[in-house]
Amino acid sequence: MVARELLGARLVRILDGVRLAGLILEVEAYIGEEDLGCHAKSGKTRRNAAMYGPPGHAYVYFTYGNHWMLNAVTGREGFPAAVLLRAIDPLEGVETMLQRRNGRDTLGPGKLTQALGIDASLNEADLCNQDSGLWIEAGTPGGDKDIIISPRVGLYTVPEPWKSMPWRFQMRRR
DNA sequence: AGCACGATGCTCT
DNA sequence: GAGCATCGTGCTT
Repeated sequence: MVARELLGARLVRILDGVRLAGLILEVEAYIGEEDLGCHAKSGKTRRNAAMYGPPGHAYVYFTYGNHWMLNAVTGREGFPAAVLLRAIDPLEGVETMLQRRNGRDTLGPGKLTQALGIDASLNEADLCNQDSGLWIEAGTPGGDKDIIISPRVGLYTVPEPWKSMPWRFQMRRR
């Protein structure tokens, strides 16, 4: 599954000419209109349109009045599927990220977007192209043994079996 | 046009 | 550990 491969990869962001990067530690998979936890559950809308686009691009959306979420689109064009990036371990530009986070950590989907300065302007950005200012580089292949698998977080009103699908993947921090 | 609520984070107890 | 901030989106009238 693509989600696992993203664990250990390096998320890179150029913000105001400064290179920021973090090791991807935690992700969640959202797959198709069948998946009632997925934003595409009721078809294509203006918000989730990016998920229907070509894979390798970003799907960025806003929630809870003040948080941006970053996803990597993984499904073939026309099939809505994405991986939510939930946590990173700062590697480059650590000071800048700390400052943007007010000294707090980057372990959380809304936290990492704040640290990296990610918002709607990066929706549909090409994550395989550095020109976008946001991309993903291959990381060190992590051993499968250190990966924690569990149900996705925050799906309070989502019916089973989707609510309990073990599509959350975490890597132990070094 | 109105309304309920969310793939969360922060603060205070 | 519980409560609230805060607003865009999608669904209902």
